[in-house]
Amino acid sequence: MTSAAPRRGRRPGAPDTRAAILASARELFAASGYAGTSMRAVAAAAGVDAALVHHYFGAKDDLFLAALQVRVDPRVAMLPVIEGGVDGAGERLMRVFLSVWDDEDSRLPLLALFRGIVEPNGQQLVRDGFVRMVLGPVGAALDLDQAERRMTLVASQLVGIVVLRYLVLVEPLVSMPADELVATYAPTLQRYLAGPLP
Amino acid sequence: MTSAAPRRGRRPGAPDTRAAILASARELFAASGYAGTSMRAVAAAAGVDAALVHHYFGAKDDLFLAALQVRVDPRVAMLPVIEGGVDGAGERLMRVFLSVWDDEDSRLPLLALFRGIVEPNGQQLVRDGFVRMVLGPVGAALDLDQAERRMTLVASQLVGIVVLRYLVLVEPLVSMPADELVATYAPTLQRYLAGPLP
DNA sequence: TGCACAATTCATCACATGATGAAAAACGCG
DNA sequence: CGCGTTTTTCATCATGTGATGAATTGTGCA
Repeated sequence: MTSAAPRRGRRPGAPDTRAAILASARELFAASGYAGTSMRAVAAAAGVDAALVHHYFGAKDDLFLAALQVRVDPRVAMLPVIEGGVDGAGERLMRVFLSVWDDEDSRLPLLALFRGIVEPNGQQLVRDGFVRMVLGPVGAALDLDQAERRMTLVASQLVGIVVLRYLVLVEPLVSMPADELVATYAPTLQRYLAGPLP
Repeated sequence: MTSAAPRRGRRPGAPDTRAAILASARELFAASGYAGTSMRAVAAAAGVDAALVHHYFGAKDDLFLAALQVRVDPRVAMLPVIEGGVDGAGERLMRVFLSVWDDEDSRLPLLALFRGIVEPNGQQLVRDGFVRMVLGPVGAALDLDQAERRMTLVASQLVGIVVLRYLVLVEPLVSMPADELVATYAPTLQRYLAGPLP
């Protein structure tokens, strides 16, 4: 009988192996972070030899960057928040936030990004990146006083929700429907955006 | 001339090497998490051979557990929060929270713990531990309706502050004095504790 | 002084990881 | 069919890791 060992060389059919690898990478980076995800684990999850991952994506950093690519442009997503003016901005911001994070296509890259931020050696990415890139423009467009400070307060609430609801999966936060979350958190965000500051 | 190589064997004097190792471990675990901290790095930071770390603390898990030990008993620390009743509980909770996290002796173990939670393979620790162990009793003692839900909301705000102020070090949150933080966040906490829920 | 014991270091193992280069297999085009 | 190209795997290297056991040196007690 012929050998039962896995045959080498090109696999038949036309499987989009590159996409499969990228999907596995997204899942693993989102679940275990950069350091906690090995190239071999990604390859195994995609049912593929480890060298193939390098072949398609190069070094581990490149794969991580590729896994981070998300089709959401913050400036576009934030438009509805900005357009309505300050009134009700907290509620609209909460709605956009939830719609992005509850969509699995964007959640995985965002989780991977967040893990990259919380892990060592990635901190400057959010410190100067996240707040300034996505929340900063909102604050400026809404023409707030002390925009940076107010946006940091907003971030402090949203980041907490990310950790509990999407990262650590704490009940009852995971099961709360979007409307309830909006009703709960919109007043907080609104106060940070436009309320009095000490 | 005699050899300049470091002499082996016991070092003179009576340096508390064990404490030095533990201190280095606390710092590194707090800064880089469990997986991101190697036994060799701890040893190097303490100016000691790697085997000595094993000699004193055994396996890496044991060292991590030792680094997590903190002298703050949640039930004791939370007493002043509970005693005053619901009125002003948000402000008192915020004060206790800041006093614990602004104290370096407790911050390092807490940061290490938090990193252990956010890292993979440690999630059940906070999922059933933190909320139930430190915030749960507060909710019960304050005799709130829907205590679990309210305490999770409180946690979602506090966790966000931990990430931004103590982990990622985002300005202007790092530089804000405690009084200003209390004035800013106490109303939010108070609303989560005793305000209307949707 | 001598001796047991603790503190410290060295040498090493087994293993996982990131990475590279070459070989093999399937496909497509002429 | 034959040949080049792409896809896939194998074999391998250098490195860092956690861990262990033996060897060495200092301290304190009898």
